[in-house]
Amino acid sequence: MPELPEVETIRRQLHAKLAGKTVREIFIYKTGREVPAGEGFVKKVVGNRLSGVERRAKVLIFQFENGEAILGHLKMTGKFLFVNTDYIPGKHDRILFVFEDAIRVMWSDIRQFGYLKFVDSVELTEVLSKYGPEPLETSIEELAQRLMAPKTRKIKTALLDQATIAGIGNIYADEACHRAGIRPMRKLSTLSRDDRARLAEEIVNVLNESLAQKGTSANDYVDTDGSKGGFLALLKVYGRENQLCLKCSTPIKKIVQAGRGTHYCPNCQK
DNA sequence: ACATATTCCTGGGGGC
DNA sequence: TGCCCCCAGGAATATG
Repeated sequence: MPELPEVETIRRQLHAKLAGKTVREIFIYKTGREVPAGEGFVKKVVGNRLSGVERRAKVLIFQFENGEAILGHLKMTGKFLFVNTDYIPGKHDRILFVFEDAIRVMWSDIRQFGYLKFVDSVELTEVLSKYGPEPLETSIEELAQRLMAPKTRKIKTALLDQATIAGIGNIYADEACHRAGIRPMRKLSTLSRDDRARLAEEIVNVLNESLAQKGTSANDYVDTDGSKGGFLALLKVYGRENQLCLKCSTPIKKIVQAGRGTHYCPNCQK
């Protein structure tokens, strides 16, 4: 499940190779739901020069110098992979971008929840305006403030809401709550000032630590070279149902909340 | 103003 | 070996 650390890892790798490069050719192998089809997309993109690859929340922004952009959302199984000229497209490969200097990037997606979307500068601003603050570019105080309202919401629901704080998904919501010693099903209104500050701090900590490991490969996530992230082994609750809590040796519980598997320690998370 | 359910989709794992 | 069923879930949407 690509969340902020995974998407940022991919962004950095894409940016390093693609900044300043012009799109020369596009090969579409498979179109479908939420995937741009046909000549319109190709015409708009080919010949356009990328100023760089940026990120907002879990959205990758292939920013062109003229203000236009391609938005890319990986959802669960989307991948951007650098490939060689002899690469043979597989059944899940969808769109190949060929840049100058023969740099080739494949957009691939098993489950087809992800999307690429071409936008002009106006649409770009509109789409990006709906996201809350970036946790790694915002003070703990302000993040803690975001966890105040609306008070009647459940903590996990608020953490998953991209308009409250951007970039957190199921894995890091559970992990941040465990680190902070807070049950994810509690209401925001029950959090003390200290609780909010601690939770905000642990959100930042877990995202930074995962980023340092190039993310978590719990299921399908790989970076642009097809390599897995190293943070899976460092998870404390996610995917550890019935295994012992690493703080207090109590078995980790898993429930369904907000439609997601939610993992927590019934002893050390209050 | 909050909740939950449904929808999209495929591969992988458990049960038999 | 091979079914069948369930599960993983981001986020938009519908409904309570």
